Amino acid sequence: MKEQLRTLIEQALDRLRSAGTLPADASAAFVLERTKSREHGDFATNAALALAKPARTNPRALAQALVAALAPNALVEKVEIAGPGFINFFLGPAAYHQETRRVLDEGVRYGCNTTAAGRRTQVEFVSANPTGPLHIGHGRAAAVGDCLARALAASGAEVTREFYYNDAGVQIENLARSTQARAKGSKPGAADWPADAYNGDYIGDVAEAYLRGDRVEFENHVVTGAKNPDDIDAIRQFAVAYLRREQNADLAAFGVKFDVYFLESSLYGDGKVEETVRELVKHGHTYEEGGALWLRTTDFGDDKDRVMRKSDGTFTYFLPDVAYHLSKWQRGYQRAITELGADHHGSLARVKAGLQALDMGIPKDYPEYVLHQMVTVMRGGEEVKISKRAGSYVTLRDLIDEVGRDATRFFLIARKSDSQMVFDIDLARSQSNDNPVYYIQYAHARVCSVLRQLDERGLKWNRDNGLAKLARLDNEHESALMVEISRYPEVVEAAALNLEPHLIASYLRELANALHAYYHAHQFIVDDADLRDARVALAVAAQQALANGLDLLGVSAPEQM
RNA sequence: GCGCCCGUAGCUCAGCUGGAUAGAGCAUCAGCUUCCGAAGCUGAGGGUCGGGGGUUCGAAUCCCUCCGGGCGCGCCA
Repeated sequence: MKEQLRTLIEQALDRLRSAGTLPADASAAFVLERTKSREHGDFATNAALALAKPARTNPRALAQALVAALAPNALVEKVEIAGPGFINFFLGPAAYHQETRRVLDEGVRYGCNTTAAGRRTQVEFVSANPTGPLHIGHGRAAAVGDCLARALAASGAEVTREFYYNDAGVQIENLARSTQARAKGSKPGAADWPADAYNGDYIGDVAEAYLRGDRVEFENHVVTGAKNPDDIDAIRQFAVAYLRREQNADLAAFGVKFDVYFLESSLYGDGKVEETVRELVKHGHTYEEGGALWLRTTDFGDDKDRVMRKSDGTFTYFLPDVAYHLSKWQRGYQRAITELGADHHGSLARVKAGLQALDMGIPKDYPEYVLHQMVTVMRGGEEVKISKRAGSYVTLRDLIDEVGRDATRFFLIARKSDSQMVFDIDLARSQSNDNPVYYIQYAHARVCSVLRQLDERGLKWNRDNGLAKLARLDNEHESALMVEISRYPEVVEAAALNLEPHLIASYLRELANALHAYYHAHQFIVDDADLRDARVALAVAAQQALANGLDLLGVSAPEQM
């Protein structure tokens, strides 16, 4: 709908250019947007305001010329010039009838676009180390990353979801030692308890399972507890397997599936780390100092140079990170989007600097990134402190169990990811009207209910007749709902383009509101068959948009509540 | 100290690639069910968009500065 209008305007601008009203090189960066108020029509553009200067004329005059150059279009009922030179487009009912038909024709595909068509895109998110259960912050990462992936896929991208984890570093040693201490009967606080150990109760569970000889399956691996508390290698393997399995189960329960699990250790195994060092040295952005090998990241905007190989010969985390992102590029992802906590923001600048230093033609904005801010958890009116070492924190599993998958996902996705948010567990779990997810789901279920009613009354909805009789829908609520529905494709596109999945959540609330209001104002199931068919057609279109939008959020669209 | 993010109604948050009277939910108050599900609808009150400058025809939005909060700034990950 919007695209058609935009094309119309572009064509008119071309005419003005060839007529000499506009200079041939006048750039056409103008905005076409939905109006806030219907008094200003359906869409407005600032094209005349934006192009007045290069045209060396005043905006109102240019607006008039532009309007005069517009080709007649069946969808546009009226065009007005307003204020300093806005051009307001009033669409006729036919435009919305066409759109409503499109919704029913396209079904689950309604709202898809091609703005990212054919681009091999990788979204990396969560990427938690296997040293403990996932907490609410990972939940936010999972919700944001997964919704982004869905929105990008709906925009035509070929999306791969990837989870990267460290399976070999210092923290894993720490995990192994913690588990071993537990297996030997020590506990946090005891004299022989390791200083930096993980104190959570789950370590005890891992140790017990190990001593029992439990069999753990995950990602095509099978690991069996060796029972021997002195075998640190076996303990390490088992603990990683155990926690990976738990994390995967939590993510599955959250409705998130990954295509690729990438192990940091593989970067050493296949020589990628060495290759990265070699390339960096070769391109001359490194130097040795104090026995360490440094990368001159300051050449690429970092505020200080970074050590890549420590004087003891081991690598800092920074180098495998670069090697990992290099592998993304080499695996053919034209776009890589990294979703991570804002506390890791600094590492991104380094990774990007590292990629540039490789001098391999990797774009400067590779990878793109989306940051999420911290989540404060409230329970019983008090903040729940998150501390992995202390072992007291709200796990993602707790939330899914207490709050439900749908509400948890919705809450975590509904806020812009780069603002901090408060997650009030009591509020989220309340099955009341405080809870926006139910409001939206209810709107969907409500249409299902109408369809059931139709059936119970022995009335058949004639889809084609309904679409043919859309002209019968002429009240305010009906036109408002048609407008809301027609916005859906624009919202999907904006969410994918700006990497802002929360837009979908806000939109769905507005769509649900339009549906609820309509439902209350008018009876859908009326005796007049034409009117009934038409109203049900509109309701079903709304249902489809709701279902499609909820699907992008990974939230279910129930047929009844 | 430096960098990034944030500061919008009592509370939780949208709006931010500049646009027309600043929005929603909750909370408060007042209404709405002989009727397809009231997990709903309608209405009211509530704002120096943290403060101050600047750019512009136009600023919640861009720039500067100050205040207040968060997170980073290791030969830790």
